[in-house]
Amino acid sequence: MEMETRYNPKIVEDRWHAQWEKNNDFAPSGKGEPFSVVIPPPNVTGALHLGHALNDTLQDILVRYRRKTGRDTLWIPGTDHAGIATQAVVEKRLFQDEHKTRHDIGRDALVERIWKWKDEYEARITKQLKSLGVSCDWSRQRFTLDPVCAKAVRHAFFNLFKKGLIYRGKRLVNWDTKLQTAVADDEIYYETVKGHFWTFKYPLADGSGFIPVSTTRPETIMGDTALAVHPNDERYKQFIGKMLKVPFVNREIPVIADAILVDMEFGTGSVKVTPAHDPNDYATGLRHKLPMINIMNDDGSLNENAGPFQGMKGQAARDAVVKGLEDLGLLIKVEDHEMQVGHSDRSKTVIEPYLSDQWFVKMDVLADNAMNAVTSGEIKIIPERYANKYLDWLKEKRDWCISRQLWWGHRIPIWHADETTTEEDLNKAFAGRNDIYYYKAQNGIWLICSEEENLKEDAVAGHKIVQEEDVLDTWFSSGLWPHSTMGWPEQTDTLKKYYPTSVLVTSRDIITLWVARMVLFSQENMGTVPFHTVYIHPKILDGNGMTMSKSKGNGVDPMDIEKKYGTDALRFVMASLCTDNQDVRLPVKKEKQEDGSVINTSEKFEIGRNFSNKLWNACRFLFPHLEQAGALSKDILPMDPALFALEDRWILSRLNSTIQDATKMLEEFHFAELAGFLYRFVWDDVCSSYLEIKKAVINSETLTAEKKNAMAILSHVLRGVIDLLHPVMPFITEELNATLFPGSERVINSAWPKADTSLIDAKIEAAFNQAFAVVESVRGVRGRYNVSPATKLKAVVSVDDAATEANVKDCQAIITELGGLESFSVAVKAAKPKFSASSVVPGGELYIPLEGILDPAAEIARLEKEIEKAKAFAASIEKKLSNQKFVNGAPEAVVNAERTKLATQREIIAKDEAALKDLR
RNA sequence: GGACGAUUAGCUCAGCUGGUUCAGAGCGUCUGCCUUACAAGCAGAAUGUCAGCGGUUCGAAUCCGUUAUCGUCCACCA
Repeated sequence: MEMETRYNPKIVEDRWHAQWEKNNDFAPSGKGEPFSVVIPPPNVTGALHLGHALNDTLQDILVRYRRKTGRDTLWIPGTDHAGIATQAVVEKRLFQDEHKTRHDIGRDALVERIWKWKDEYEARITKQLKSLGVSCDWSRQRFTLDPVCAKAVRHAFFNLFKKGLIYRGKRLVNWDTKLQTAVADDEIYYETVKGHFWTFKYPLADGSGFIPVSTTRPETIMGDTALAVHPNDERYKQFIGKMLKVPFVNREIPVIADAILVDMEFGTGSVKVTPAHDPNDYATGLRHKLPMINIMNDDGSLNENAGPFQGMKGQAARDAVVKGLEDLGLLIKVEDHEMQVGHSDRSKTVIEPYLSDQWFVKMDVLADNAMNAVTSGEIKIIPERYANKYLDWLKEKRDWCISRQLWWGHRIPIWHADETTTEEDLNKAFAGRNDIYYYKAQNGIWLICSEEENLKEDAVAGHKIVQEEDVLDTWFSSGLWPHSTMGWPEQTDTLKKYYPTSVLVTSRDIITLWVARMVLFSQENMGTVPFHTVYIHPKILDGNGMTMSKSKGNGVDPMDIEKKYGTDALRFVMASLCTDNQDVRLPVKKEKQEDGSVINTSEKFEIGRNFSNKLWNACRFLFPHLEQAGALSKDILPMDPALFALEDRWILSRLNSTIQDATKMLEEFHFAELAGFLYRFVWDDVCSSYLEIKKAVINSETLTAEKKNAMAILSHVLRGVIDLLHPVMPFITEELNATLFPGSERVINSAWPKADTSLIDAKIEAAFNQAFAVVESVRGVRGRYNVSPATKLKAVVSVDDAATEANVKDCQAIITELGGLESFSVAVKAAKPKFSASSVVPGGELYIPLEGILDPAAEIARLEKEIEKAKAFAASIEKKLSNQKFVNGAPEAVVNAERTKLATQREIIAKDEAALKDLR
């Protein structure tokens, strides 16, 4: 068998996708302590982007790691119906393709179309996730709108309703006049809009004068129910309590005093109060028990309360009102004014504050509990700083508006009885039903909440009941995700075993919207928190610090990267980007593909590809030698410690340190450091150092005892590397394992390595590093004189004492092999050969004869430069040491370290000066 | 306006409890190599007022204050 000269991800990935699936490796083993994770469900709005790739790679790293440590691992996948976002996309498509609105085709037809969209995108998302190699248990895939989740939603709603934690009320909401639904605060973005500031006269009802008032929204005048002034404002004090007449509609409204709403210094110091169309005015209305007059229809046009302006909309209405004020002689002035205007994220239209009937969840107690979970430490948020965000948001305890006037979502399980329905009717109809609960609303109408999905219109004899049209906010169902995915409210085996989940991995922008909701719902429904650890990972931005998005055209498709660099490469780079930072920049560039298409990619991913290839080639190099040694087997070739050379002990020390480090980094969610440790171990320690040192031994044609032992050591090291790297790079590790150790257990299931700390030896690592310093000096000479690596050099090391001589002799193989030497000698105070280049090394000096090549002038220049540098360094240390405060104040070890440093610099100076003398 | 974060090599980022990991890594640049695993590679080299200012300290990239710039979130602008 021959291994290919380059790692070919495509073939390998296909093979292992199939193998894992065939062997059902992603399902829980049923053995060991449970470890469970629920995926943050991607929206079915569109395809996955790089942020998802990061999120899911990190989860998979954790899941694969835990699986290998013997935990009974379950990762539940799924997608989110993403109410408004998805409906908006489909409506937009409908309009583009057929010039129809949802009202043209009706609720059922629209919902049907959205399901089609969902099926398409869910399939695409699933394909992307699988392609990424994430080890979710696909047999348990959920969708927030599927029957299992729907049942959980109805049950949760029912319980909250019964407890009085859900209520219906008139509230000012953010109204999207295009989509004709309430939207959440976080679905709004603000844009600076150039507008005007109109000042006009508000006439007193008794005709005795007027009060000047300014507004940016004159069209709301007809909804005014008061005019507010500051109680301490001398200009207006006299008017407080008097009545004003609203222009156009001739209603009388009072002048009220309100210190909260009014800033005396601003504008005219008076504010018209329109409680039904402005949040601050709304609050003022509540404080003063003012009437709230809605002057708007669902589509944003003015209604019958707007008098002569009924039917007008937006700018036209505004212009007409201004014109009207002018005609009445009430307009005083118009100024330009810039303001921040809320726009709907989904429809891009201006948001209208709008008074309407909505459903709410009472937050006070729920929020308290959710805060306690974090303040008590029951839930740990990593990095810690994000806990503040969570707590600050919950602290406000704002009731949660859960109704949306959409068609795509969980329909609110409430039925409205007709006016003539009585309690007796309901008692009779629902006798003995504990899945039905009803109560009488303020308006005298009975509201029936049912866990049963399809309550019939005639369920109450002689009356008609009608289901609520509204659907629930998306976050209502995603808030149930950790337990709904496990089958709650049924007490399933899954729920009993795998709930609560072990860790939640998500990004910071949904800490409040999602994480907080899951916590409070879980506490309410399950009596416990949904997870004990929340890990917040950074957000990926492009090279200019902009968030990636389709509209900006700077998004990177994970599948493009997988195709170009390999999935393991993508995953490795995702992990190495994942520092403690809140944002990570990824410079993006456009690249034309062979088929003519243009993709967004990034050079950053080359690191991952190159790393895969490096590992691949190291194994390819060793393959025939392992075969010769009989190590190509699931059975372990035993090592003989009696034959260990320094480099053997060194690589085993490094391996075990790396096991220790990698394990720690995984436990602490330090993914970038994990990737760094593994990269350096494989590339620097194994490939650049160990393999190069052992090259002569490895390449020997006969299987010497030394070679056999090296193969035993290397197969041990490679097994370690394969296991350690598997969570990050699952495909290549499985492939290498199957190639090098045929018949052995798949890496996905093999045990996570345990560090043998007795093999970690700082002394050996120090000795090795000293040898390496000599090697670097030899290479430095080579570089200076452009001596080809093919040219073998002679080297002489002169050491200061016998002890150093012994140490250097121990490292002879290392120095000879890595330095590319044909001969090497070491002696105390060895003589410098003629025409030698020299280098100071720890404890001595290195001489390399270069007759015919040596350029004395260049050597002199180099030495002078080195001396100068050493002198400057020495001077700074001397200064430090002559400072009595430092010598007395600093710990002795620090002072001694400085003295050693000084001695080293002085030695370098002395040796270089001697070498200089020799050359002149 | 409030909260949080960032500012270190041309780029992307490490640098945790002040002192040998203290000024680092990868990419890029420059020099030389098709050395029998890897040119997706190997060996060298260059590159920094650690954003500015002030303070604490024997000693500051690191701690404190402050200024500037950038980012994110929250609140708000009649």
